[in-house]
Amino acid sequence: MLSEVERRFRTNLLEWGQKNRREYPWRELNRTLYEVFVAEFFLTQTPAGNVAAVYPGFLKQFPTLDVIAEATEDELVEVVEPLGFQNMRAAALKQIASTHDHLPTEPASLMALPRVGQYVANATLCFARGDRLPVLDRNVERVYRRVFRDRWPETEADQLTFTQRLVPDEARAYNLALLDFGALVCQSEPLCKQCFANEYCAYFIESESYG
DNA sequence: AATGCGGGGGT
DNA sequence: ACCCCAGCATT
Repeated sequence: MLSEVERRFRTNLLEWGQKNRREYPWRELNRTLYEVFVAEFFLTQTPAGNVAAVYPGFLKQFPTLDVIAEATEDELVEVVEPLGFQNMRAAALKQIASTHDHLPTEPASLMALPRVGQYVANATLCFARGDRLPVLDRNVERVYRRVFRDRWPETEADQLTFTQRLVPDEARAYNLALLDFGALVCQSEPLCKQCFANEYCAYFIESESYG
């Protein structure tokens, strides 16, 4: 059961996303699970522009997991270096490729891979396959905390449950819009004047009442 | 749930 | 040099 505000937010966000979605190579249609995974794996703690710079070259040199399995860790480090965290990332990718022919499609199985947590697992499956999973990073958390304030739970498990209810069948469009909205509008310094939610967002209403 | 970690980015 | 930080790992 969604509240009135929850339904409005979801609808408004989807509409906003249609016009404001950012284009990235890893968001192109028909990307494989592996291709989306590589992007999300790189995007943690790394600006999208940096990832965009190395992404095509990486996929060209390492088009599949078994190519990674055949490569040396140094070769991986070399390509991934501009992103930072190159040693950790190369080691994790090498370990994943040496134990898997293909990536699992269950969130828990993905999370069992080294350096793969809740965010990367859910984002990968949602964006590659449209799975109806909650995608929750710090930006998204900030958005929800502002809009829903009191109803936004404290513990991570409850936050995932809360978010899960809001994700519609168009999960991919919704979660992509959510990430872009957090990056473009509901930033640390939010642009409330241009925000579609400023009639019901708890944060904006409070800021208004304090003038 | 709390803490630690490796390391990028900004000041 | 310093502090802040996101996401994952570990306890």
